[in-house]
Amino acid sequence: MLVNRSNKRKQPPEQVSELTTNRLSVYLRCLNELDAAGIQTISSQGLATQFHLNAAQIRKDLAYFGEFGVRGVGYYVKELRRHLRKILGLDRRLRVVIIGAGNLGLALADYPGFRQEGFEIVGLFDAANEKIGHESRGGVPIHDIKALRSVAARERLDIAVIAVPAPHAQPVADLVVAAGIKAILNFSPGALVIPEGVKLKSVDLTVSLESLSFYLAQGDLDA
Amino acid sequence: MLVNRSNKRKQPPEQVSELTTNRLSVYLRCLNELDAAGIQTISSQGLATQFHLNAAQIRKDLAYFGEFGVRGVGYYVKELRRHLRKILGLDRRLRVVIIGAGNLGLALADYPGFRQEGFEIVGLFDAANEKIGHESRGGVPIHDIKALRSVAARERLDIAVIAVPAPHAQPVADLVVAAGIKAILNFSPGALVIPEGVKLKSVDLTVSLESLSFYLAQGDLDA
DNA sequence: TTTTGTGAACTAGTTCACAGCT
DNA sequence: AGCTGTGAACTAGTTCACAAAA
Repeated sequence: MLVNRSNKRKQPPEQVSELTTNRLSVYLRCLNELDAAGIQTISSQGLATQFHLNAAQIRKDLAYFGEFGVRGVGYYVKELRRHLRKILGLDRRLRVVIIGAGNLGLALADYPGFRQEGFEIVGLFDAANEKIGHESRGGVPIHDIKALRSVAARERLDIAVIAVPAPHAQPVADLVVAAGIKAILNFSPGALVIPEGVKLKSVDLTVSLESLSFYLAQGDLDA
Repeated sequence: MLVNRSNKRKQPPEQVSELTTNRLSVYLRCLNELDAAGIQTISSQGLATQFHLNAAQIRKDLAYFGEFGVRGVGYYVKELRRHLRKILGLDRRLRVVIIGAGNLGLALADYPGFRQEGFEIVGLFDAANEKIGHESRGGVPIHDIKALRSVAARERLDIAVIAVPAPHAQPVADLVVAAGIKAILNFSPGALVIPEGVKLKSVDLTVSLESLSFYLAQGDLDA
């Protein structure tokens, strides 16, 4: 490393893999724990053994964004934590809407992990008249899905979580895209078609369970 | 392929990647749709274009388990569907328990996608006295977590879904393992330590959201 | 001495391209 | 002619191993 001086972000990372960004989030969580425990400095090896990660990978992932470490010492916990929050875009409050006020949508709206990490659940959106105007147990208001566009025009909405039944997922995704939201976390089964420039991440519960089922089925063969 | 005659499963797949098993589940869903639509036969290319997949990959994934296709024709939808259900271990009803009767656990217990795909939600387990004895809206009974072991001894439990707050996740996982359950779907944030021979799959909502946040943060740099 | 940052080596996963079957 | 099954080529991701820094 010659050009890039320490602690400066490198040139815009042309294409960071999803696996890497997921790990960055994991590292941040580890650092939060260490910080809470009053640990001031940690080596990649220390992180690796404590949290079951690979030291070389940690170093490579971090080095990609700058020189955050000190040779012979490791990383300063608070400092690295700050860097990671910046890299992950968590230095501002991200505004999240949840589409679908069914069981899952309501549960996600009140999920404590989100607020904790600095996400702001702005509102729930649903098409069912009997739900509109009410709110989740935790107090997140339920709006008419038809209002999504105007809400998005009025206030910044960063991420949409889609938690509607499968047949509605694609039309809802289209609404979300039309509202100008650039990131989607999808819990509906099946693939969504999304234009370039919008980031989609899917959590497919059926696929997860069936993958476990495969493992069980294979295990039984050998037994 | 010389030794292995058509439609026979090949020798026990020594180590199938998770990516592959996830895709098998996706293929199954596609075939369900095609079958429901009355389609009798489909080529890998047809599947690929219709569901945004890669034809070569579909063929390779499937060929790993047997010769299910017919050259010049493609795959018979019903037949391949049956094969995939068998491979994924869905030819028997899998019995699932959910640990944690909070918002998320209750939502998962009533999630229609699971029952639909042949999973049986046997029960919810929680430590809170005021919840024990009640049931989810959909009628899944809530038991004392202390009863997990005896229930597991009495009846077969295939998969445990962990949906408890982070600090309880590891102790709960230990209970699940002690009860002899061999597959875990974990929704709690953070890593779980699990012995060899137990399959763990994690869905980390915070990581998912933060990964989206990263994308947004990067996008803003270029804009 | 300790530990980073990183090229090189390795491993895993995907896609190509085509022989061979129907 | 059409499409599978599969080696070969390629691409992505991980781990090693070590020079350079503190």
